[in-house]
Amino acid sequence: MADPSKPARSEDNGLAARRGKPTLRTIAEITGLAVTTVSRALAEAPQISAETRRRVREVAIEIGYSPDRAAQRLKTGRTNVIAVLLDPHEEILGYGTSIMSGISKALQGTSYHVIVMPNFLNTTNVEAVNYITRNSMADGVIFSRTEPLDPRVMVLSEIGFPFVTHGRTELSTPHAYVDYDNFTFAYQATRRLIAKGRRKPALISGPAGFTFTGHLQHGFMTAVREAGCAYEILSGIDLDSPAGNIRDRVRQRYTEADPPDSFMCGGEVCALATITGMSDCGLTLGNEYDIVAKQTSHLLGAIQPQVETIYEDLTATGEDMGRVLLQRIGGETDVSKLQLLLSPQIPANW
Amino acid sequence: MADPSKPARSEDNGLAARRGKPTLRTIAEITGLAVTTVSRALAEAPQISAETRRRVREVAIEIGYSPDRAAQRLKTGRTNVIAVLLDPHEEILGYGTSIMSGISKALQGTSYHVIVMPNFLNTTNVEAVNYITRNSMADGVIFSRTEPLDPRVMVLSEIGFPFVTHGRTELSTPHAYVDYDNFTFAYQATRRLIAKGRRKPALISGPAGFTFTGHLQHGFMTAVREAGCAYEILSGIDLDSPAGNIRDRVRQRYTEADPPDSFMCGGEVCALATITGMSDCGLTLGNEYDIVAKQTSHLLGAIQPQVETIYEDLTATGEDMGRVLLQRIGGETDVSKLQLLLSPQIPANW
DNA sequence: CGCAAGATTTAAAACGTTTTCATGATTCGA
DNA sequence: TCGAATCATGAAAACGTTTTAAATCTTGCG
Repeated sequence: MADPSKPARSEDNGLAARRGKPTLRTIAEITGLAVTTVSRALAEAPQISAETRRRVREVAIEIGYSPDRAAQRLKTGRTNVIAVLLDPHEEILGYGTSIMSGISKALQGTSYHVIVMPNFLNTTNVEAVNYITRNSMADGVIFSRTEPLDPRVMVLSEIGFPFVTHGRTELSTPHAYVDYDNFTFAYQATRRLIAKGRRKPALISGPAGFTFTGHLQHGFMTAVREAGCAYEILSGIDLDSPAGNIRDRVRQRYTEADPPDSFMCGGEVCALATITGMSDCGLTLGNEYDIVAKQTSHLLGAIQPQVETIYEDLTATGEDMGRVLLQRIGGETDVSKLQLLLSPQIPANW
Repeated sequence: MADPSKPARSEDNGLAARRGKPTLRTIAEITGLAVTTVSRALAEAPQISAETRRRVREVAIEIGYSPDRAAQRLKTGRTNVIAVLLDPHEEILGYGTSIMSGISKALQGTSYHVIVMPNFLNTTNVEAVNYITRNSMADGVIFSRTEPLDPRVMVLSEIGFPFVTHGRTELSTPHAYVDYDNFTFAYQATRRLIAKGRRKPALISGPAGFTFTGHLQHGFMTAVREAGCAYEILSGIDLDSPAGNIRDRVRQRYTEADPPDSFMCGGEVCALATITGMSDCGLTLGNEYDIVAKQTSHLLGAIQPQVETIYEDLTATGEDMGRVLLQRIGGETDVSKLQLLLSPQIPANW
């Protein structure tokens, strides 16, 4: 109980403390229990009698108690925070939105929060993970744009810090990931172009250095080799290129000899830019040429419904990543449970 | 470095503590100073001798010390965190990206971090700010989609919690904001349509309920009234509508009597959807109709350069919001320093 | 009735800071 | 030379929680 023995200074011992935010002590005073007991009761420890647990819970709700995260964090070393490394490139057309939305969904109802560490300024991406681990800013990390020998993965694996990547690596140490099967996507998309009678598909691929870029190219090449047709991987541009550059490059390509007659675009903006470049040359989609693209939002369908697409559900991806990371943090070590390869949904009428 | 002196149990008194993360005590032990002094020295307190400060700083860097944010937070009550409330609507075409990028820039070099509270699931937006303030998750909040009588603003003003809005309110209590002058934007954009000889501009406006929607409409109306021409505010759709809906609505409108001959679009996706709807009807931009739009990325220019635009620099907006919030947190109460109205850059050739 | 074995509860230490208050050195003016 | 003022440092408490170890209260059993 409070301590009325010192009447002199402001009696900030017992009840006066009840002015500010309610704390464990507030509940302890109200119920007449010890702080320890209250803490245990709220943690649903089995050693605390059911009756006491009930009463404590009741009072906690009554006075609107919520634990001080800073104190919990200090004591336990756990932050209850998930950090998402976001790259500026990932945002155009709401990549980030979808991913974040999915992660939020997975974390709902848990005590975890998302914190976004934008790589918007600064530094290599490995510095960001170092920063997070060194300052213990989070209990786990999520990031994408994974490279075959991704330094972030190496660092985090090394120290055993929980993480999930969007995309795979080629490292021998297995780790948690969620990936979209870009090989199958590219393979099927390219086959579709060929099935429509096109004889020289062009690939607008991912930026060099990322694992998924390799998968895209592999799928594309497999399809064209199978069909034995001509092909081209458009040089000088990639999915990260500004739309204007893609447009210019496509237009320019058509002034040269032996241009492609169809395009496999890894993204929606890329598809739009390609269409624009082509119509600059007086060519119309579905007529002189075709496009198949990956679709991650609903923009393309509304603007250019003639473009055929295969959908990648990034919100689901985010949700999977959140769920997997939670498992990993929870101590799951069985990698088979921590590795997800999502299959492209091929349209039924193909 | 480690300490091989105690092979038995870990005598976690002195040096053994040096195993884990370096702390103030680690530095204190190395330098022979008291923890208090080290803390003060790192805070550059003037009462600590320059020489001591130097030495402490040196050791701190040497051993890679960085303060435990949880402990600081617990002690001081300050979180060193800025919360950004993000709405899913705000993301298409990277609204969030730009804003976040700007905020990051403003916070760079400070001890502040950004945490994104997605409203992706749940609840009214006022619950999100309640959650943040109740759990003291941040020292300040940033949000947009401001309403004339925004409940978030009322709640936060009430309790004196620092915040900055993107957009103004019509509340009598002044508060920090950064806003784009949407009245002027809409006024000039509409005048431009009229100057090009159009006689019935249509406005595709913001969603009902937001302050900026009113500003857009006011600017639009002012321009058409001045010119004494016909006008229309397209019903049934707004800037939040899916692109497909906008497209459909525009096309449908053209099957009816007395259609508009030009459009004032508050966003890029909206402009693209409008163009698509119009070409569905066989009409081409710059020929049978014109569009003026607000531009916040570089997509539109690459895809449809014929659309005339006025630019809104969202990265700069984010940076301003970050800076203003920092001032507000720092105790600035002079609202004139906390309120920014950004002027649209009207193209020189208009 | 007495005591061991559970069943509950509690006291106290600890996490790493910051801060209040005090203390030991210097220096200074007279 | 003696306090007084200034300067530089330290000891200890506190923030709100979790956790270790111990204390207290019930029971059940002989």
